[in-house]
Amino acid sequence: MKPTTLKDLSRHLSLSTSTISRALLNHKNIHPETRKRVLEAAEMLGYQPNTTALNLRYGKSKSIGLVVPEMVTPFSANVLKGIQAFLNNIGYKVIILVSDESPDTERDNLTLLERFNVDGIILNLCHETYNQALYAQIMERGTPIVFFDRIPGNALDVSKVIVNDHIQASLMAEHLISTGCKRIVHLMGPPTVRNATERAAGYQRILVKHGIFDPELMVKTHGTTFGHGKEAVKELLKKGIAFDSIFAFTDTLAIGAMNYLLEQGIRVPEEVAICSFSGTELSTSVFPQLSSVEQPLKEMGEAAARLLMDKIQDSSSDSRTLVLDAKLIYRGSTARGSGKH
Amino acid sequence: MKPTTLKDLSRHLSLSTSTISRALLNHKNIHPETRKRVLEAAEMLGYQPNTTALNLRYGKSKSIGLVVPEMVTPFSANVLKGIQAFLNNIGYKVIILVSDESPDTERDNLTLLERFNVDGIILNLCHETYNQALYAQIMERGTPIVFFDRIPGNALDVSKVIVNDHIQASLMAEHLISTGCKRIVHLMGPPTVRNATERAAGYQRILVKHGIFDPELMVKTHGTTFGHGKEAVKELLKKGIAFDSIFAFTDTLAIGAMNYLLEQGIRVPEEVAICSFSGTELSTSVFPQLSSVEQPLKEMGEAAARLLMDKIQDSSSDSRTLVLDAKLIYRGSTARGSGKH
DNA sequence: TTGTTTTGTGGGAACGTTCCCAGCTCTTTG
DNA sequence: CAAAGAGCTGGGAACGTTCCCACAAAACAA
Repeated sequence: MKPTTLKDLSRHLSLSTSTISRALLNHKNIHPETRKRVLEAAEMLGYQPNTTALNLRYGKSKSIGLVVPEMVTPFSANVLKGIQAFLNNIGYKVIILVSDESPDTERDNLTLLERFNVDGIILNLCHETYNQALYAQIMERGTPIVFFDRIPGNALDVSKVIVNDHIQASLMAEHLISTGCKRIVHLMGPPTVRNATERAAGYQRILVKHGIFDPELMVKTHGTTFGHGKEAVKELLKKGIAFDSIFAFTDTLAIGAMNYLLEQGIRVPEEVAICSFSGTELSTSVFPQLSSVEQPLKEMGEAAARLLMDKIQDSSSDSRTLVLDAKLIYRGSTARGSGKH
Repeated sequence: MKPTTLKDLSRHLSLSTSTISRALLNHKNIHPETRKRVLEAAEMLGYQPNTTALNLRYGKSKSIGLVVPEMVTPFSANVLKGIQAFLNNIGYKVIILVSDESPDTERDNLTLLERFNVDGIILNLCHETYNQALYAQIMERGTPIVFFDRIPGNALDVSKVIVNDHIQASLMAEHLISTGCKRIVHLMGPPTVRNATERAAGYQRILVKHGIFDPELMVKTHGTTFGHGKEAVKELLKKGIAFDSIFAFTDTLAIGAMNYLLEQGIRVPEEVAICSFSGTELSTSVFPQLSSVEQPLKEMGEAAARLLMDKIQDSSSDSRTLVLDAKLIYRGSTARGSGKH
């Protein structure tokens, strides 16, 4: 029942463990005949190298942590896929922890990962500055961190992978305008995450350019749940602020907003067009389906994993920032007869 | 930069590693004064025990695997939370792998976990029988497996945690009938997963009891995605089979079906009421919100983790089956004036 | 032939812990 | 007052690997 070890093979073949090891690892200086015998015996006894022993020997845990703000959306699951596609192949395990949009929980998650002795961490943060000092400490202590999606301020010299939020947000605003929208709300999400301000900036630039920017339509939310989206729109309606479309920071905000509108009997997209920034299956799970900026989530994960491995293999290697291309997908939620003709 | 080890402390305090170890673990036979000195030095030098070394010593990897069929739904994420709530506290890491509803991928995932030397596996399977032999082999080789949600046939003596599918499905059918529904479709999901047949049986029992069972309304789907739900309903409409409500095996099937109906201009719940079996945030992310049987997912995870630890600590301990209580939640998708008055 | 290189093998330290055992000193006991 | 016990400490094996080193035998060079 106990798994076979090198020593078992050693006893069984009357060879030293050194020889066995060399044969198995296909090192030089091993007689072909001996090698064959060892391989056969290993096969027969079902020998599997003990990874824990290897980890101790090499001073690695062969595991990395992934810390994400939420998991009600399949966003993180898609990123995870990319990470695993790259890391599982080379024997790395990934341990995922969810912060529930709370910087304190994020803190707990990070210290837990440190206790787990992970070789590195991939992080999508909750709050741009709150835990910045902790990130620095962890890296100081020798565990590299790579960021994606929501990244920390420039003060921290780290590798990261993002999408071009500004441009994509601009393009989405242009799209709404091209369908005839004039009063475009932006649900911008909390200003404590960089992407929120980036996307808002893109939106604002285009609206200003078209001379239809109105600060009243730029609404900050405290979070990014369905509930936050709903509350924001409820507030707008209560205040009597007119709007003909909504561009939301995330799928969840957009959907929360949309469902409240539908509940109130307001038609989408006829009366209010809606779109968002994301890239998850959620945007196609509602009716009408959401137009959105789709991010290449799997590639994002893969890139982050690659950057992390660079740091793990050579801790003094330069930090790099990867900017991936997102693409706009137009769906039912913004499909109305073009406003211009 | 290198982390402090026992040996470092030993050198620093001119004490043997044995004594240091005893002091740290608070064993008997240690002088209070020595203990204090050791603790202080450990604190000062930032000593953290090396988990890999401990794992080697104790012959464990202190990690378990979680294999789930899908992650587009927050179902698995919720279960994961329960598992982690229990396991992270006692120093266990959990590695999650997704099978994408493919038994072959599930196979790969399981063998990967075995290579990772996990101490145990928690599994929500894709297909009731396909990998049954593999499960047996893995357990034979010493890695316990605990099942939840979708469980294997009775041939396998394993611990598992489920909900009372039959009863809950019956109650949901009764609910639909009480709102006046007479032509109730059941989207039953693939018959290769036990819950599908369980829930279908509950549904059928009630409809037969009320004399409104029609085999035409019992439709098997090949999978459980949005797409499968949509296709099933499309087919029903094409065949001209009349129905006034749908009870779906999962949120995803229900939503896929609902969105197609809405797309066709059919009103929900006025013309067709819809409900499902699940317990995820997905059911409240659509409009109208879905009535559904909500499973206690976090508790499910916690229970599975507990059962797994029992097996890990004593591999000969008896297998147990836990049946948890789900509860019905009525929402907009079935809210129409009661049919009886 | 003798010296040098190549080829193959075994011994054993090292990774960072725990824990058994031996041994020392000091107190208690009959 | 010797014997027994309690309190405390150190030595070192063990967990399962890899890999450096030493060494023997064979192959090659001169």
